Amino acid sequence: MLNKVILIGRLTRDPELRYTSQGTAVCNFALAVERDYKNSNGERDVDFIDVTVWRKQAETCANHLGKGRLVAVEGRMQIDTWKDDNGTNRKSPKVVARDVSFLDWPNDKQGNSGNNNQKKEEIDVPF
Amino acid sequence: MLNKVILIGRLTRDPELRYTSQGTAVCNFALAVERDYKNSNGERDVDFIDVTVWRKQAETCANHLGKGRLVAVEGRMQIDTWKDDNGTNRKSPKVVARDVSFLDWPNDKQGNSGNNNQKKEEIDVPF
Amino acid sequence: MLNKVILIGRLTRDPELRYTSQGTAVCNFALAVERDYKNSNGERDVDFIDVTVWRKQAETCANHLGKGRLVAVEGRMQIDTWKDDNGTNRKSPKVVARDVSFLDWPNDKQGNSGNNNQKKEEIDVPF
Amino acid sequence: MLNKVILIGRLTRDPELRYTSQGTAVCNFALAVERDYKNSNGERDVDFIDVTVWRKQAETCANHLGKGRLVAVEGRMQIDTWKDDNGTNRKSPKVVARDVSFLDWPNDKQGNSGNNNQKKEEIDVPF
DNA sequence: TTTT
DNA sequence: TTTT
Repeated sequence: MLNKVILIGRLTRDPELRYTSQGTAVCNFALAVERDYKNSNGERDVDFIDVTVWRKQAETCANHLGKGRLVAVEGRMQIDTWKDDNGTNRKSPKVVARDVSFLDWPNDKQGNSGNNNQKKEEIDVPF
Repeated sequence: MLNKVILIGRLTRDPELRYTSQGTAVCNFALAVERDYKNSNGERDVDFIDVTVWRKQAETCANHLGKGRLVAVEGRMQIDTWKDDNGTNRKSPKVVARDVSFLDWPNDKQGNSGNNNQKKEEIDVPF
Repeated sequence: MLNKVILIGRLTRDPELRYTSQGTAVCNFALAVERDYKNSNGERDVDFIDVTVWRKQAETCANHLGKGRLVAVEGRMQIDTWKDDNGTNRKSPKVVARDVSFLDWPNDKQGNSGNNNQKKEEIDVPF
Repeated sequence: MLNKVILIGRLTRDPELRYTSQGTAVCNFALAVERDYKNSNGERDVDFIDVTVWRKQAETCANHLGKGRLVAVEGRMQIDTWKDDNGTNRKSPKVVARDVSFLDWPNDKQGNSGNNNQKKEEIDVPF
């Protein structure tokens, strides 16, 4: 009924852009997310989390992001499961993003990966 | 730098309580989280997500929750990775919970799984 | 760059539905959100938070919600400010909802307030 | 039952540190949070939101943050209400922070405002 | 102004 | 497989 994930981290590599057979854009990248607290070795553990972005935002991410960039991702947690060739159950966890915000961008380019026009009606509403 | 997950769903089975060799309580259960939107077959897809709760909250969950109960979980996404006997990389995703709220509880028992005393100082602060 | 609010609480009264002069539906209600921890009097403090929902979801909320109902709201925090007749600055805080989920609904009606069709393309994507 | 706010924004001024009569540290600052989408004038609206941090994190914020710094805040929405001298009801909304992460910090100082030792037990747990 |  |  609610499945919400918010991550802030850095891209571990350049994003990959692909298209489905129906022509829908999909962008994949992985985020390195440092834990807030140091472990018993005095180091910060890091979670590496795969992220998938669809459609227009996929193209925006592919065009503007690169390895090492700092982003905030809002989305939902999804765990794809399948049986591999050995017949063992495998899990492929990822975050399917609804919004990606660029956090270390020069000021005049600042923004998110969304369509600037799609929420226009809401903004105009005087109520 | 931020890794935040919020889930609302129902337990797929009774929670399991274990203790580490140091005596720390740990409770595991899985949540069924329905998607908001129906798929092309007119059904709601369901995400099944493993949840781990530590210490005092682990015991509270084990004592009060059961299969089918509705809860809200706040925590972080963690993906444990290891090589299995075939030498293939395996992933074990879960949510490590910081708070669990019971949502379908009779009124006089309502609350979360935390220690009711631990935040007392904050509440008393007159500022 | 990110402004995200997630509330779970009960409606303090029936929702009110209005329309802007352009015909856009807007629904207002207030939520009672109990704190997880008891205060020094042994009671749970309650936050009362106004919520605004726009468009199609506004009508769904108005049609299906009522006083006392349990919902989850995802949205953003907005603080409208203005000068009143005495010339003093006044603040009107609220949550502008992006999604409202009904949590205490009979199972066959379960769901959220959104348009079940609008995300169809994403669901069909085979990637 | 759940009241969760996550903000990413920049401090509009230097943080202020105070102490309650019991000696508890409390730090106040305001965040400017840009909306993702431009309004009908082609500008990005900005939400200005007051933030309060308590105890050890208050001192860390006061010591390390300043006007213009980029932070992520996780906390809860709180609306204090009172009657002013004219007898009118006034509202004072803010976010009471549970965690503050510094996002534009040189690498060797990176981290959050929390106590690095307080979660040590969890990290050591071998389970 | 406030919900179970 | 991993970022600063």
